[in-house]
Parts: sequence; structure tokens; C-alpha cells
Amino acid sequence: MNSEAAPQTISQDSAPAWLTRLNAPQRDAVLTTEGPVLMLAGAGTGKTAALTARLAWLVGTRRAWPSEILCVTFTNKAAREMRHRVGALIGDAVEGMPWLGTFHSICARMLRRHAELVGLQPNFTIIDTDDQLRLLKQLIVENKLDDKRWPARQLASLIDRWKNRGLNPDQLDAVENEAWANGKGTQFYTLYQARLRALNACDFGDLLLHMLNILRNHRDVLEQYQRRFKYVMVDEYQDTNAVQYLWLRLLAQERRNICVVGDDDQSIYSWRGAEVANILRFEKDFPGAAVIRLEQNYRSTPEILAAASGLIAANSERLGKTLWTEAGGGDKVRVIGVWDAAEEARRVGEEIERLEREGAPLNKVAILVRAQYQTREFEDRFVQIGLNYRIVGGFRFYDRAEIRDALAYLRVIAQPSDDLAFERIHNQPKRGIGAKTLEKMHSHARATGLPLAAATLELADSDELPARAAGTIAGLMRSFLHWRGMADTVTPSELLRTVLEQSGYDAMLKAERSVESGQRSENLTELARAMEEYETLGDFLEHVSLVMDNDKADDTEKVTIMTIHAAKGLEFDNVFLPGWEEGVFPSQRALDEGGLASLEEERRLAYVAITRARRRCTIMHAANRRIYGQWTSSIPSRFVGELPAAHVVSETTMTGGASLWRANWTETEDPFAHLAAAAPGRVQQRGPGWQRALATGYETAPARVREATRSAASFAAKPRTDMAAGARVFHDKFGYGAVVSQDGNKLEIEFETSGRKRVIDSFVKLA
DNA sequence: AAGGACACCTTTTTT
DNA sequence: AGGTGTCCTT
Repeated sequence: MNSEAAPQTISQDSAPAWLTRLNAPQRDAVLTTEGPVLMLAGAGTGKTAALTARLAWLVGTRRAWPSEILCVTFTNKAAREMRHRVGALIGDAVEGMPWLGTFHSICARMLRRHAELVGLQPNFTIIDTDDQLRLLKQLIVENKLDDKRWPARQLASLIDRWKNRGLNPDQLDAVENEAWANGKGTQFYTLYQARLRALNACDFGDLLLHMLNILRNHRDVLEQYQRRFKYVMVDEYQDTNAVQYLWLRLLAQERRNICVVGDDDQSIYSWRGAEVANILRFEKDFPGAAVIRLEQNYRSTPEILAAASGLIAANSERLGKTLWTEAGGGDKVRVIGVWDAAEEARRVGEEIERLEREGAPLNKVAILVRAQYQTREFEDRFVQIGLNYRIVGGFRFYDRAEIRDALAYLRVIAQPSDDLAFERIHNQPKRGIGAKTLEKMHSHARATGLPLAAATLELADSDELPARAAGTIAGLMRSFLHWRGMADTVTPSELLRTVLEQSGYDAMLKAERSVESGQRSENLTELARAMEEYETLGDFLEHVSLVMDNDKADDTEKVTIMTIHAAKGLEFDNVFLPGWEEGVFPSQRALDEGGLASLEEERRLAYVAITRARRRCTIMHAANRRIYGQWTSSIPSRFVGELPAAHVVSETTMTGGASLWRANWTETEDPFAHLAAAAPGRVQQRGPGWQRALATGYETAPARVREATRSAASFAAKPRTDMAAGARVFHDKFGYGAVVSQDGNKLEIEFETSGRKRVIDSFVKLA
């Protein structure tokens, strides 16, 4: 799309090219500007195209100024993308779209204007999860609860849940109140809120809850925003939680020009309070809503679509969509069974090297995992074979200790009452202020009601502290005064450089002389560089807490490794989906706790995963995996079994194919007996995935058994030469035993405690 | 006050 | 298995 075509006005009869390029339902979604609109957009159906066109249309036809449109997304990435694409359609007008952003950043912007209505100052701090936990732990300890029995994490997640549901402390019912420390829910929630207010701070949940409270309690403010926002648009509506829903409803209920876009089949965030119900009941909330279905898929091959559709069909409670595509051809979805996670990584590595040789760009290859811990195996392997990769998510840039320290300094400068930040750096770098002194500081702060930093300054002026400690503290406080004075005259990034230098932080890193400390210094340099585009410290700090992420632009070609959650909304030519095993995906937790609802969410997650693929999708399951450092046998995921057989082809890399698995499992013992026993309620004890694996890979001749090239070699191809009958050996699971016979790479061993077994020689070492 | 040993708990997923 | 938090030692 070129940005020269930037019509500022559009008349109805000369529709711009970007509009005529849309398909009929997409165009409907654009042109139905008045009244409520529910856009049900399946995966890959051009929902962002429709949404951005709609925005451009509203602005281009002068129905609204950019500043009169509220456009909400969930992630910063989505907001950026939308801003970018709208810009391509209407040009610079998009610069003036202050209300395009995430729920959190938009609410933060609003809350700064009305902070005093909820007892905050406009420069309030937004604390992150880490600060939140430290704060809660302090509260728990101060109030004489055992923080082992009642961990801060648990309280944090309860409070989060309450906030997500729009509940203030006084709105908790008896059940919720009981949920923490035998009826102390309300008390601790209240204490926490009071403490935050005293710190002039709020957490992520507060951004929304405070704004909701303001809109509820201050008619004038509500009306001001209702007048301002002529149109409201919401992306990923299936992911909204109760507060977000209530907030939107208040803002949109007057004009009713609200257009929500979503896909109930891609609702994967119920664990953080999202309620699919919001999208399911939209038509009830806004009677007369136009319902527009985007069902033509522009992304995937028919085989991939069919596999995904077949899988998701197993869910109940769907609004129902039928994805179709004009494209033809394409490979079936492959399902590959491997021995263990290491082989899984080897196999993926080989496949990717092959793709690379065929000229496929690595940027369009992704490995999507269920949980972060699965990435390690791939990382290890790719480092070994020298394959460029990038891991998205996990630790963010600003989660690193040195970045958080630097930010803590800046926070204290920006806001002297930020006790959490002050506490973080009071002895970083080491100044000889330990637990004892800190305790005195805290008790003095409590006694006087002063912020920690101010109380500390007072304390340093008294004889309460040893002269030495008092001296260093006084020095530190003088530094802060000095920096605070500088803040108005120098740029944020200059300020940071000064602080790092004068505080001794730089010196501390230099003195360490390790590889990591060098890396840390670089990170801090990077931070200072990132700050250069901000004019004020406040701007920067807000960006850090709400917007900043670490996907830096990177021009080198890399394979992407990330969680399925993080991949939502993205697409790749080639997608690898490892770890499709019961207990991994669906996750054990989903199986244990959430019942059918959470199993269905896992299935939606599987659906999201498959629909990321444009050309080829490869699903893998390993027979053995280490979980919590313990070797565990696993059976293929039930989702494997639910894939429609006509669109799937199964393979195994096992050398000797069936015999190897059978030798170990089906003939000698049932390795899954414990799994079956652990799930008495399960109808099919082994799950359909197991049936499929047996049927396609191991019982009958497989459709296409691939002999592994390199991957199997390390564990199966070459028998060990250091084993002979009679050798005493050790096996992780079975313990000590004596080799009875050797058959290729398989050993028959008489174990001292567990009897005679057939095992793979690589799992055994000489004792 | 600081550094080291040990117990422990973990793995969903993120604004 | 590995990282974190707590306690014990110096």
C-alpha cells in the first residue's frame, strides 16, 4: 500500500482502491459505520485489513476526526501494526490518533487526567508484578501472617482476578473474602489499595478499575468521553474481561457506534479473566447489531484449514464459522512421533536446514510451543548446529536486573514517594546498608507516615544510625536532590548516564569484570539509547511500564521460537508444533483443574497454532520427556487424534519403527498404566491420539516411514560396543542391573529391583 | 554485612 | 534440572 494515496476526504461514489480490493463482507464491515457491529473474523480472514479500512473510511469520509475514534487492541504490537497500516491508507492523519492503543495505555492516558478523582497525583507510578509481589509480601508480614502459608503470589492473583472482574474491596462477597487467609480477603485488598495510594502508584489492574470507577461515579467525565468518541472499535473482543467490557459499554452506550472484532475460536486468555461470554452475548448487549462473518481465509492451504477446522469442531459453545479458501493444493499436516525432546529438536533442526537449502526464508519459519520451558531444547540444539533463531517472549528487556535497577533510580528521581523503587536500589550498588538499617528505615517511615526516602533522610540526620551508614545515606540523598534538579534541564538519557556514573553503578559493573557484567553494561547503554526519543522522564517511564518490548528490529534471518499465545495474530510459511502430548498440550494443569472449559481452551490454542501456518504445518510428539528433571513417558495428545485423518499424514523417525516402540512398551509392560489409573474418569483411557499413533505409525505399515538421517543416529543406529552380557549398568528409572543380552541398540537387562526389561542402550550407563 | 550452602518449588499463557 | 529464597557461616 503506498502512502502517496492519502485521501483526506473520500466521497461515496469514488471509492478508493483499498476499499474495492476488499471482499464483500469485509466491505460491509467498513461501510456499516452506524450502530453496533459484530465482526466475526476467523483466522487469516483479513480482519486487520477490514478494521484498518474501516478506520480510514471513517476519517476519510469525515465522519470523525482521528481524535474522535477510540480504537482498542490488546497488545502493543497490534496497536503499532494498526497505526502503521492506517497510516498507509490515510497518511499522516493517523499521527493524531491519540486513542489508538491497548486498554492499559489508553486507560493510563485517561487516568493521568483524572487521577485526583481516585486519590492519586497525575504523575503516579505504574508498578509491575515484581513490585506488586514485594508490596504484598510486606503487607502479609506486617500483619503477622505466615507468608509461607499465605504466599504473596496467591494474594496477587486473587487481587488481579477481582480487579479483572471490576470488583473494588467493598464489593467482595463472603466467598471471595474467604478466599484469602480465612476471611481476610477484603482486609488485605483494602490495605493493598491504601498502600498503593500512599505510594502514589497503581498496578496494571488499577489502570482499568480506577477508570471504570471514575466513569461510574463521575457523570461529567463519562459524558465528556461519550461525546468525544464518535466511534469505538475493539480488536480481539473475545479476549475482553469484565472490567474492559464494562468500561467499553459505558463509553459506547450513548452513541452505540461500536464495532467489535473477534473470533470465539481464538479465545485463549480466560486464565487472565477474559470472558468468551462477552462476544457470545454482544447481540444481547447491543440489540440490532449487524453481524458480519469473515470466513474467506487468505492465509493457509485447504489441508491446513481442514485440519484446524476438524479439530475445533470438537468444541461446544461456538458461534460457528466455516472457513474456506480459494487456494488449492498444499501438503497435508504432518504428524511425527519421536523418541524424546532431544530428538524432536534435532528433527526440527534438520527440517529447517532442509528448508533453508530449498531457499525458504528463515523469517517465515516458526516453532510454536505450549510453554516457555519447551524452548530450551530447541535453543540448545540450534546453538549446536549454528542455526539462527530468536526466542520471542520470556524475559523482557526491562525484566533484567540492571534495567530494573536503572529504572528504579529514575523512578525515585521522578517521584520521591516511590518507596518500592527506593528500596530496590538503597543498597545497589553495595553501600553497606543491610537488613538492620533497612528495618530501621521502614519503622521510621511507618512511625512518621513519610515516604521511605524522606524518612531515611530524617533518620540519617539523627543518631539512630551508625555514623558510617548515616554518612552514606546522607550522601545518597544529596545525590538524589542533585539529580532531581538536573531532571528539568537535561534529557532523560543524559540523566540516566549521569546517575549510573555518579551512583557507582557503572563502577560496580566494571569492577566485576565478568562476561555478564559486560553484557549488563551494554544493556544499560541500550536503555540510554532507547530513552533518547523521549522528552520527559515521565513519558519515558510510562512507555517502559506499558509499551516497551524487546522485539528489536533485526535484519538477520532467524527462525522464531515462541509460545502459541505469543503467536496469535501472526503467520508463517512453515510452522512446527512440538510437544503435542497429554500433559504438555493439553497441559497437565488444564487437565487437572479446569474441567471441560479449560480443555476446550487448550483445543482453541491448538487451533490457533495450526492456523498460523500458511504452507506447511508439522506436529510432533515425543514418547519421553523430562518434566521437572524427571523422565516421563507420554502419550500423544488427544488433539492429534482429533485431527481429521484425511488431512493428516503420520510418520515416525524411529529406526526400526514399530518394533522399537513395541519392544519397549506393548510387549513387556504398559508404560501408561499409571496415566490411565490417574485419570479414572477418562472415557478412552489412552486417548484418541494414542489410537492414531498406533494405527498409523506402529501397528500397520505407516503411510510413509521416514528413516531418520542424523537424528536417530545418536540414540539408536549404532549399538554400543562397551556393553556385553554380564555388564553391570545403571538406568535412571530402573536402577542397577546386569546386561543379559544385546540386540542392536536394545539391551535386555535384569534389574535388581524392577526385574527384566528391554531398554535402549543410550539410556544406560556402565555402573 | 556479605557470601555460600541448602531446601524448595516450579512450568502455562501477559497487559 | 535449575533457579530462587532462606538460613547459616564468616
